[in-house]
Amino acid sequence: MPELPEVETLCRQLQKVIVGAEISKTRTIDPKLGTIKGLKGKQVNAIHRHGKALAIELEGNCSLWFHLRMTGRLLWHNGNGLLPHTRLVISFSQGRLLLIDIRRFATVTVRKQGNGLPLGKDPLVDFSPAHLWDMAQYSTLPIKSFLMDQRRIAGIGNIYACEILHQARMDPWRRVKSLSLEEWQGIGEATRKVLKRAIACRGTSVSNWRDLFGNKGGHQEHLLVYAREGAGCYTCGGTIKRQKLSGRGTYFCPSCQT
DNA sequence: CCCTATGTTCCCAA
DNA sequence: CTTGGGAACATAGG
Repeated sequence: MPELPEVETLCRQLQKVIVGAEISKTRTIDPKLGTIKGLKGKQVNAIHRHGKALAIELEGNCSLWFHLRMTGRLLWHNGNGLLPHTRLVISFSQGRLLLIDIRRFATVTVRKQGNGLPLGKDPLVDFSPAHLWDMAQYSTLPIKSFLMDQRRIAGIGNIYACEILHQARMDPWRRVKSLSLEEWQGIGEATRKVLKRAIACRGTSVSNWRDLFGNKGGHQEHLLVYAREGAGCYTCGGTIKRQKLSGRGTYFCPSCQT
């Protein structure tokens, strides 16, 4: 599930733990990840995030990009032995970084610096209502699908799309072409509010999300609509519904999201 | 046992 | 170029 707030949580925690450290060994356990080599002896210069993608920047203009997809986790581990579903181990002198992934969708890529990822703007860096209004004129998509399109905006997934649209009191099926500039400004404010609150809580642990140290996040206690089907809406008292939109479970309040 | 669900994205067809 | 549907995979629950 890791969406922007969860990846940001990992990014901040990794900065404290491995920046300045040197990779002593890597071990790829799941061959599906491909070949990961040439990292031994390299020092970690920085950790970056773009949308849901996370990069460990190494010396020599080299970076290691992770995408955790559905069930990928990064865990800082001091003990020996492997936990179930461990797919990759990166060893440092003071501990080991484990990539754990039940469903094996996560990807790891070694990249030489240069061409960036084919992603839209990160909404915490730049959420320009005017630019989004402009892009929306050429799209037939419903707002929820538009927010989740990573080439347009990078980092919003199913949980936070539902939460943002409730915060903005907008119907997830509303066509983006019909949104006014003011409505885009409202979406921008709701996006920042929801994502920042989730980051402050270190993510949403509705399922198996854990942070770098194996701890649950706290944002599941603050969810407005996600996973609340049949419960009462905090905004208007209506009943939260769940319906499919482009194949994804979509939680919303039909009485106050219009 | 079978069917559906799950936080994501890629690939392909229309 | 854009969009919708199925696939990639593992596990849980009805």
